[in-house]
Amino acid sequence: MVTVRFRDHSNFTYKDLLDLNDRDKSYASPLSVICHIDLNAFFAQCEQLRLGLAESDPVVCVQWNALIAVSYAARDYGITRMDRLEQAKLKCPHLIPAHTAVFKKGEPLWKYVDYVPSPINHKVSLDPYRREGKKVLNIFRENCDLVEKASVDESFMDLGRLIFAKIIELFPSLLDGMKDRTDELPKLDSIPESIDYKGFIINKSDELEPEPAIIGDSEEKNNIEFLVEDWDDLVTLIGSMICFDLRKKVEKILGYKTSGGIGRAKTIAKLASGFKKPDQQTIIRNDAIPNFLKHFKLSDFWSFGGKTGNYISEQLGEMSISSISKNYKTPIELAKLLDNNIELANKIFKIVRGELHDPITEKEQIKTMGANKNFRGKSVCNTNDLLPWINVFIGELILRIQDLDEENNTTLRPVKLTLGATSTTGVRHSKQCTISQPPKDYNQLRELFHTLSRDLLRNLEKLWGDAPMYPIVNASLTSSTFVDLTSFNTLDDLMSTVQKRKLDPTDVERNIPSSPPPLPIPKKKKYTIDSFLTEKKTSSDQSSTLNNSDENPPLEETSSDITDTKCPDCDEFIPSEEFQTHKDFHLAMALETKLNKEFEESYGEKLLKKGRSSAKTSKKFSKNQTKLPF
DNA sequence: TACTCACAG
DNA sequence: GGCTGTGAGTA
Repeated sequence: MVTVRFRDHSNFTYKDLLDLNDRDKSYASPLSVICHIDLNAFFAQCEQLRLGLAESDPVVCVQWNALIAVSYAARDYGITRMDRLEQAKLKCPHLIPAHTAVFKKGEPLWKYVDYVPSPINHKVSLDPYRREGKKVLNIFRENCDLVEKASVDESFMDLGRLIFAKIIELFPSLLDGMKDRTDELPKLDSIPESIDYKGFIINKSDELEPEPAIIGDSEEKNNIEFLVEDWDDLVTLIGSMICFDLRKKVEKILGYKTSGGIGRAKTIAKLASGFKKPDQQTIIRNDAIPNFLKHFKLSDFWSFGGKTGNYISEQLGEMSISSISKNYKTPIELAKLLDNNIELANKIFKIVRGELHDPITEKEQIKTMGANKNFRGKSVCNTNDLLPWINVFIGELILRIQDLDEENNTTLRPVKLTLGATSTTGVRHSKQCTISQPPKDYNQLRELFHTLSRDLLRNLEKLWGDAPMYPIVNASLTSSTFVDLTSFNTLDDLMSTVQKRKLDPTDVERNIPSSPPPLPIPKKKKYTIDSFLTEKKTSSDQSSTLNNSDENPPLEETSSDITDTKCPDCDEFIPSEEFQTHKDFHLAMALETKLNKEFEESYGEKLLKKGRSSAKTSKKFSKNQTKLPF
């Protein structure tokens, strides 16, 4: 399958090879190999595995009546993401629609519900998919020292060090012959039989018709020979083996099917991974890049899908990739047609030649974390309608911050909080404030978010002036500028480092929780079924509001007598004597959700005998200094 | 710093 | 289409 027929003189030097072993240089080496791995119909796969279904079951992931992911089994019935649920059911009567997890209005925790949720009093939670995506990412990080998460379901990897290690293992004496780094790499007569490519090769002059996807078609190669004429072919070949290995690890440990792309640059790898789906990978040899690219449009490249892409094709006229690279010999020629935007011209010039060699960068730190919801009709037409949703937002943010901490073993806290809303008239405003002393304690943070967001809301409402703000069609709460409190022991530490700016005195005052109220939802504690039952029994026995609140929290109707206390979790006004009972209800809810989650997780693990639990990658990534094999 | 826009998946 | 995220641009 692999034919070795080396040129007399290699186009590459020892330096090119050695650079692969350097995280900062490998992407720029002419021998660099990047792979891109994409989880196919990810949300649908998550639901399929969560529900213990087979790959052949026609699962779709549903949000209200829309399909947000269609499994490949469902695609066989002609179902696409454009279909509404009803249309999809007509196409496939035994369709399995799985709705996303949801937050109920006023509640701070998401869960999977056993009824069809309505957008009027629910908010979709994509948290389960983020968590699964993170597990996949961790597998990549454990096996590759340079991973760039491109989105929840796709990553780029720089395979330089892995390939370098493999080459040294195969040819231990390779570097002995080196006198100077600029020396030409030696000729190879043969390579060990154990080395064989994985995936579909794109060659110099193939007809490239991606064959239709076949479920269960896991044949991972087209039966053609891989011609190794120089070192770039060999590194690509080894890259395909590594990419395959990474993908199979994900499948074995977590159960997810992926597609992969292997190529010299990110743009090439990305287009390659989309070429054959699902559960396939595509190899782009360097000499095949022009042939591969001619089947794409400029708008197929990342960042050219929208307005800039339109602008470019307006200026240049609709043109294929190959004709752009043929017609314009220099970036200057291109820039002339692009309002002298030389930067853009340069980028296009490189992209059409497959020569845009951007580095793989680890997204060091989260920048923003937001929660938002679109409202239908006039379901939110005053402050009281909005408050329960803000509580949902807060609950969601706190949960995610908690996850973030557990995941990275850090204490990341946002220093900014932004509340935004769009009114029916299409006018959008937002208001943000600074959190000068973000507490480590989640309950205190929750309380702080409550006070701050209410302040923000008051200020936000003013921004509309005389124009009516309500009803609104969207609201969002975003936290940003995360700082790691782990290293700060005192407030002074934090203040001196984070807040060099002058502080608004009212800000400072606001940010100290007036009286940190002990919230009933406890933090990390092991719950037993017994304690769960006891808690729940107590609350249901005593609380008359429990049954009401379960499906339809009587939020607005509740009287707001001054003697009543507003529950910070759901904004209901609760008579003081009932307050503790009411709190217990929330506690029970929290426990129930937690238990559901734990059950689901361990159940899922059992389903996949190979042990999904091993993805609980406790191994910590030391931020920027991964140990290299050499 | 506060806010908007464009883009992606 | 609904939802979440990032980065650039603008006063």
